[in-house]
Amino acid sequence: MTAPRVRFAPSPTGFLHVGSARVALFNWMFARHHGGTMALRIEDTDPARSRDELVEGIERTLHWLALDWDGEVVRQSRRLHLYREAAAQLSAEGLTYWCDCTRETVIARAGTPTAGYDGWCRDRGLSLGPDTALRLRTPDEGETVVHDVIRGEVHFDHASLEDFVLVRADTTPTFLLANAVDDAEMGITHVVRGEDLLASTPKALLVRRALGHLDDPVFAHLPLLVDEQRRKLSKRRHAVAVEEYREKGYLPEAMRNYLALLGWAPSGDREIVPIEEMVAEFELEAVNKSPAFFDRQKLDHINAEYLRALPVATFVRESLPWLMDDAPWPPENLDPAAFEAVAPLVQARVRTLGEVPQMVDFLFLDEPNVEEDAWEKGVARVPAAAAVLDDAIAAFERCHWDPVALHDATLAVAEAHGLKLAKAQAPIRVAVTGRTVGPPLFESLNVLGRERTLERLRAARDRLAVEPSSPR
RNA sequence: GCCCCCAUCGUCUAGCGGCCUAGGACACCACCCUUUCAAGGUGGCGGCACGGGUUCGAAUCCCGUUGGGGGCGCCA
Repeated sequence: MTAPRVRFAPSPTGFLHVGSARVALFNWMFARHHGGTMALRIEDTDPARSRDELVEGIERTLHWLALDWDGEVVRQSRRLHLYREAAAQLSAEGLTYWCDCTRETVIARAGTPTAGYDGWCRDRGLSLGPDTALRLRTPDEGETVVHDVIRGEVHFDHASLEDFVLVRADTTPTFLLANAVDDAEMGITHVVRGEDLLASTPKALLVRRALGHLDDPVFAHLPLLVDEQRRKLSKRRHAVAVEEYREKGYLPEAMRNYLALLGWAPSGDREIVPIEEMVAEFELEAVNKSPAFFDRQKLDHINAEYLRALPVATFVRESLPWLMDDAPWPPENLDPAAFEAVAPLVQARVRTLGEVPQMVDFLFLDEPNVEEDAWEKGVARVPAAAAVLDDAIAAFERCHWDPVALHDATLAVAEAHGLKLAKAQAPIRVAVTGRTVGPPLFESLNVLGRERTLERLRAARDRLAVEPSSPR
């Protein structure tokens, strides 16, 4: 195959949709695999969508995912003259006609809002006017065949294609015109996009051929990403902005890896695979036909795997933003050295970087944020809690301050009360960290320090004196 | 209403006529490990939508049924 040229062509909506990100990824992997190029084209022919800030979000997110493109970003809003020329050519050849039907009159005639245009103005001989749109006169007979490497040959009877609009009454081109013109003009060899565009493909082909481009590109319509109800992922109903996942602490490598698994699979029983290996193996022919559910739990799992694979120093560096911005403690309380000390323990326990603060908040909060459920479960309902706390305070006042000594001291307290170590550490953990779960206790206490630990144990003891244990 | 696509465990997938007693992963359950929670280990649960063909042989090929989805805009 000669070097293929593909394009990722999103319409600007303000952010990059996970579905779009996957389309970009598949285009990118295909181009890189074959030593081809990928263009980034912004489909902003609709004036309402051609604002710069809507485009910046897309570029930023692609950069974050490390999906690079070749050449300058192509903006359809800057190429309107090309579409105007194309429309003029088609019009001059008598392949189009002007139409002044409104959406309302079309619906009124059809009796349903989704029956397609009925060709009302085909032979009315209208000319360009303030309220006229230009429509393509589609063939009445024959068919258009779309060659799709994923789906095979898809046939569309021309009789079922309505005369669609190429140029709006406000003189701006529609997607169907601009898309066909650009794919031809930019030398696109492979069109890789979502399956929702399959039905519009014969229309694009009709425009393209009418313009004199008789070499069809190869198509590949990727299966859609769907929700648990198996409906197409939508902006309205779901968290679909890639940026949102970034903010929650997902790594770009993990997101990219997960997205690649939706509709495709690397060889062997492998799922966590470096991007270079994916690129080396990727083939459009191997992409699945059926829709894929975007599964947050699986994404979480893959993200956790990537997080654990990070060198500790990298994990620390990546975690910092989550510890500094919007953290629940005063900024000046953050002690990087303290975090570094527990980082390896935290790293093995989080699925996203967004979960890091809650794992270490006890180190930086002036007083632990004691969750009520945790107090109930770990202290209030434990009959020996008061005694355990008293003994722990006594033991911690004098023992060596290191994890092993703390472990031994706590074990001695547990045994004195006939408790397992796990049971005895519960009241201590809740008193000191406010939670029933978290990093290993003795390492946590070690980093927290003797004074603060004792302070918190005494505070819990005082509270217990006022609210005695009440086992149920 | 019309056009089109799809169909392997709950989910993502492997499978491209015999290697399938259908493999892996997530989720779930149990046990082990254990300093809570994770991680890790072991095991378990669970699937070729249905009906016809074709073939010595079908998850794999063909047809139909059913089910699900997408599209039919002067959005893209």
